[in-house]
Amino acid sequence: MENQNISDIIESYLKQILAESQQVEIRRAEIADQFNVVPSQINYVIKTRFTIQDGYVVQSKRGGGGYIRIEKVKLLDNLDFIDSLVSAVGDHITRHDGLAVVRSLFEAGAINRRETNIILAAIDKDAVSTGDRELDQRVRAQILISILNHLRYES
Amino acid sequence: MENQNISDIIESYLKQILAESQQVEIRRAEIADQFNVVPSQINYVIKTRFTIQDGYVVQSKRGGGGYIRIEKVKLLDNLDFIDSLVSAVGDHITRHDGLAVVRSLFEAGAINRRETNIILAAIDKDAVSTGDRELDQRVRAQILISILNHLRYES
DNA sequence: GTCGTCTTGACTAATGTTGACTAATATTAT
DNA sequence: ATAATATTAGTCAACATTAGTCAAGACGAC
Repeated sequence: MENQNISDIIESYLKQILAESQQVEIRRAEIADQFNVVPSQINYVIKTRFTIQDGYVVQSKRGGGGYIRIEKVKLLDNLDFIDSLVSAVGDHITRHDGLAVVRSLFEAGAINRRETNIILAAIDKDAVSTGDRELDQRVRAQILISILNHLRYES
Repeated sequence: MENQNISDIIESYLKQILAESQQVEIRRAEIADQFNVVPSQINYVIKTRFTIQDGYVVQSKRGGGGYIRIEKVKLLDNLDFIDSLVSAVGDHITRHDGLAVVRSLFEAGAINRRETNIILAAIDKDAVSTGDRELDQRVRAQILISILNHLRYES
């Protein structure tokens, strides 16, 4: 808490705006300047913290009047929600991205807090550890897809 | 008292903070420096003295602004039951026996119907498929133990 | 001396930061 | 219209900054 890195701070700033607004539109250089970082760091923040697994869609335009727009997507409105998560998972997925998928399920109301924690335990690093990094990610994806397919039936 | 080794001293230091706070967040290198030990000794202290059996959950992050956070959790009163299931699972388990473990949890009231089905999806044959039958069973065991450990405390 | 625990450090992994270069779009000059 | 220039954002690789793993050796209780 005391020693947050600058990426976390920028993330918080943007999410604070998104808490009250459906979307946020920035000029990259302006935000970079505001937080005293190089412009490409904004791309890093967006790439690591505003993915589709997190429930965000990002659009941008270059040139004069350029912008980056981050939009929070309403997952519940989407009847293909589970399908979209299945494709987001793919055939292998990192712990970080897996966490984002489970969080999306929770925020969409598809699972409750307890269920969230159980699933996170199931895809935890130690749980899917096989001795082969690549295989770990494949197993994690399989577990998530198995659960997603189950949830498709339930609801 | 006089004969404490450095690991014990570090343990006491952290537990003293935890006596007044729900959690403690440290920078590994900082604590290592403070007690004049190599950083990996902090991992040793945590691994041997802040386990889930002791009622602690540990989270960490690497990179700039990294940290190690130790959280004190409220253990539930089903610990002996969980322990017995953990040893029943062992280091590898078949789908059939895994099913029996999950059923025990359900019948004991530790998990509800929905949670049962999520866990079954997670340890399903397809979910833990690695191409190696023996490894499948090891992964299934790891997943179950990870979940069992999460059922030890309130989250 | 043996066994279990503790200590150490080399190596690994994850995450964050920076800047040079590239690409797209808009604006201005001809 | 077209070309040149300006103004944005994107990519990528090098480097920086943290924590994790593992195995060898030291230490201590018996």
